[in-house]
Amino acid sequence: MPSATANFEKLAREFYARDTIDVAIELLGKKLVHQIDGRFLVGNIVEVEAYLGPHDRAAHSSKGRTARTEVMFGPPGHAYVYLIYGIHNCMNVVTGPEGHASAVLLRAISPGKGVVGRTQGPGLLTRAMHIDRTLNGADLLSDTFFIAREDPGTAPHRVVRRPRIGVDYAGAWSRRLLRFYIRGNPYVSKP
DNA sequence: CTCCGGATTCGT
DNA sequence: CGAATCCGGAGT
Repeated sequence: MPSATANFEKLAREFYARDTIDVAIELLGKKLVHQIDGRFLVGNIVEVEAYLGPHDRAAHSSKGRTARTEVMFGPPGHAYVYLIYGIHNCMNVVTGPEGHASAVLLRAISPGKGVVGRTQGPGLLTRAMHIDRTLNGADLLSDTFFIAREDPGTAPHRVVRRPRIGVDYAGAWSRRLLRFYIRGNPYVSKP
């Protein structure tokens, strides 16, 4: 049974400690919540990508266990936040059993409570949610940064599967259908 | 130490 | 299509 924080039904550790593709698909529709300066920012997850572990050539953990990738090798339910192109932050959720080094990249949200600005893309998502590298390694079972269940009665959605974006260097792995998004949602980055 | 390129975004 | 802008990881 999930714990409640300010009416949010926070996802439990066990949710994250499962098969990465299952977690990725089930994250669609969930609420990303960040409490900052006493105010809640909420975004509804509409697009994600799965990174399956060191054998996945597109995953950062395929470079081995380094200072940067350490969080990916840690326990599930923690945030892996890194800087890309010197400008943008990207947020992942660590999945699977500890040491599996798999994660789900959050690529887009639809804006909810308190969220201002564009959110369709991993860098735009983190900016709108005020997520940066100070949150790298943060436990998503905290009371200020977590993911929660969708509201009861939320309409069901269809899931679209596509190749991941921006990983052409990964050979055959770049063609795997590991990007998932909610069909027809206007906040998906590249429909 | 230097060098290269990136799970992106924006402006031309 | 190229610039922005910084740092991790690899090579010398």
